[in-house]
Amino acid sequence: MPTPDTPLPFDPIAEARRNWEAQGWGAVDAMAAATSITRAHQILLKRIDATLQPFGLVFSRFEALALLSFTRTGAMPMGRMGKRLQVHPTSVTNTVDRLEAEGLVTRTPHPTDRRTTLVEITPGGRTLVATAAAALGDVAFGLNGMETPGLAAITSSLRSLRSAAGDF
Amino acid sequence: MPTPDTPLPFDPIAEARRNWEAQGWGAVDAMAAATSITRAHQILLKRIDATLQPFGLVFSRFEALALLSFTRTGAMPMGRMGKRLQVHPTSVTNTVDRLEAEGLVTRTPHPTDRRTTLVEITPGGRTLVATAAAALGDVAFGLNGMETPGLAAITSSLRSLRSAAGDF
DNA sequence: CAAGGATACTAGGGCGACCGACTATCTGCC
DNA sequence: GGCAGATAGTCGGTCGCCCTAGTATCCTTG
Repeated sequence: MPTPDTPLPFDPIAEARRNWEAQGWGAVDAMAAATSITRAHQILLKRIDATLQPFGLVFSRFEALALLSFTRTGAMPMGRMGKRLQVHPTSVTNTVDRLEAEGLVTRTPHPTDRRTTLVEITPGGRTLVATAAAALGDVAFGLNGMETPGLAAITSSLRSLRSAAGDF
Repeated sequence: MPTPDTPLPFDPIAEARRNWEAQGWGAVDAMAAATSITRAHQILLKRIDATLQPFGLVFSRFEALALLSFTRTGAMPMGRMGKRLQVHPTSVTNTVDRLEAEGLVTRTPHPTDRRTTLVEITPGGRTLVATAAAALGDVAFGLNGMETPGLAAITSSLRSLRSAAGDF
């Protein structure tokens, strides 16, 4: 097995904290927080993508599909998607390319602005995203086993970071 | 500018939560937590890599270098690095390839086990990692502006997730 | 002391995200 | 009106990470 499934005999982040302090390197709390976020992201993404794999989706494509399904008309300009999903425009292009190849969305020209491209979710896309959402819900987005207070603590503790980064 | 620097007029995660609830899709708290982690990771990685860029490093390579600098001998088998950094063995190969090309580490055969390769940090690697660590400390790993309690809350709220994932 | 299985690393390929540069189009201002 | 600057999307390339598969080496077991 590639990545070990046998747990380490210690918390690697706590160990890093000790080493960091021993070296006299600063910002120990920030280091621990940043490393925790990195690792949590890695764990979650792996679980989420594994859950979505039977549907031919990955998290980023699922998010795009979900976003479209929330709109009144089922359509949205690409740039707007990028802003809402907070990813680079070229990532939107890539994501939409793949969704379109699967027949889950279509690209249509904007009626009045010839620069912008509207992305519209197809009926098949709607069906798939609902099924995939149920599957993700079943595994609690990879957070199975955590209770609501713990989940709220995560969301809450990261809100100020996102806010300070200018997200909203 | 590619990704917008003008903030959205609302918290996109709070908005997603509302939409999710309106659709009757479950696991709303987990969705919010998972999305928060994803976004936090994206913000941090961008800032950290920007800080490390003048040194020719990215976060993963910095982490590898720091890990080596913590050891008594300055050397460690590749597989051991992967376990400690919790990344795939092929990622270690890639990381070490680049560090070696920069002269920051060297590969040497293990004295008794001919399968394993020891990675050893060079004097130049030691100097660089110390400088880079100082730079990261200055910007608090991209978490500048957050106080210790907030940082501790992040680390603490993610610990059970990591533990449940079998990290330690 | 030979399998047979475990372990260590690497090669090749795929994916997502980013950046810089480019084209097309719109908009504001003189 | 016409031109400069802003905006929308895409193309090509880079990077990090993962997976599968493959080779080399060790170790256990009969």
